[in-house]
Amino acid sequence: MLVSTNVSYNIFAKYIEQEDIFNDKKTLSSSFIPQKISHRDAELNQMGSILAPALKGYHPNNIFVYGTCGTGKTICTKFIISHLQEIIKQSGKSLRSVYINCKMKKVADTEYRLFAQLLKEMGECVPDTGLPTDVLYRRFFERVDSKPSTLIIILDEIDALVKKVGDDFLYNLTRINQELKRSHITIIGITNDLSFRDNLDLRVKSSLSEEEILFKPYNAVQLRDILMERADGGFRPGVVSDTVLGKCAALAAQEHGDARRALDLLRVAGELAERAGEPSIAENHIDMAQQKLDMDRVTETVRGQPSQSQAVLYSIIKCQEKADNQKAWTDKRLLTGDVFDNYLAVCKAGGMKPLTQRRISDLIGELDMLGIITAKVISKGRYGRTRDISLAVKEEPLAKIKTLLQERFG
DNA sequence: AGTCCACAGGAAGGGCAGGCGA
DNA sequence: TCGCCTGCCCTTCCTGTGGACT
Repeated sequence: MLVSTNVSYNIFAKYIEQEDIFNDKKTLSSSFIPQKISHRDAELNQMGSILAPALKGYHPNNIFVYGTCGTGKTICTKFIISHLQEIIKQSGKSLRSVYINCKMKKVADTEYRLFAQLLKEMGECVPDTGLPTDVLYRRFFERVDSKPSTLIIILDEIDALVKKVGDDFLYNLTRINQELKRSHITIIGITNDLSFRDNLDLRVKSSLSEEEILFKPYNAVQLRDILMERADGGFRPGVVSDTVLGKCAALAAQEHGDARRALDLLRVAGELAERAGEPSIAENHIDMAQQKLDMDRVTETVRGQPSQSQAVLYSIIKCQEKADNQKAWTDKRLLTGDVFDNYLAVCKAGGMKPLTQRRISDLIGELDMLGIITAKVISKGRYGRTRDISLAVKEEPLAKIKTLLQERFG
């Protein structure tokens, strides 16, 4: 007992004595909403002007917000809604808002779950399955119309939901709006897909009557400004140098001006510096943070996959190794057939019941969507049409994934 | 120009688990 | 308890595809 106390003391002693380099860590989180949002004045003004009719109790138009990852779409939307709510509250009127991330599995990836989630966010108790969808529609309608107000529904990653369940729910939401007597609904759809609107049904497009706002990627200078503001609140003075901020900004600017990535880099670099007992962040901490972020993203994604997907990925890794080692293998391309044959062997060795080739084809597509592999449809002439498959992860995360999968199937 | 291959990918439906209401 | 509803994962069946080969 005494020994264990001594060990605990030895382990944690240096951390107790060590000076904290963070001031307020949540400031460095990408979900933190700051008092001021830099380099997005035009977009905020545009959004504000579209939503302004809500101040007088009128129905604002629906909005579609476009832009690549980390361009500030979500944060600006939340920022403007919270300000609008504050002003409306002062005037004694009511404005409700619901934020839903449609990409979250088991949250809003089906029409049923979307309406269940909307009702839950509005304080209703709804089971995860079991009720007919039209019952949910009716409950939602009654809830919205229970008191005179404006309801703003923010659907983040709306393209993911439309891709999965179609655009009927958008049409239904606009139809509900026409039947409401005391309230109205405004939809704000946020998407990375610039061609999202083009793929909507004509009937949906005309019923939406929406306005569009485009968020352009940040450049390195703008990212540096954003990081500087966040670092001011997030770290103690003297912890972050201009060089470090510049490097973070430059790396994130290479990744399509992704502010989320820039913040993650800075935060993780801070954590690594703190763990190493350093009083400030050095450039090598940024490099290490970049590696760690890549590694964590990939391994966590793989870990979260169902076992059949993992088996397919393991088969791809094995096939790739075989292709790399065999000199006689002149065409080093991995095809769906090769992967499926290897997958059958993996299943046999692991005592798993194999799925059909049709299903494996879908799983390969899903792994491609996750960015773990790339699978391009090619035609080999009279030798058929197939997919050219290759691994899309770097060496270090790949080694970690391989170890992980070997423990499971090896 | 027609044939052929090895799939891709859409559609339909089966089986299962789970919730609700009578 | 039972019937009805849902989502999810999967199979089966089918048509379509694009470029090498004949």
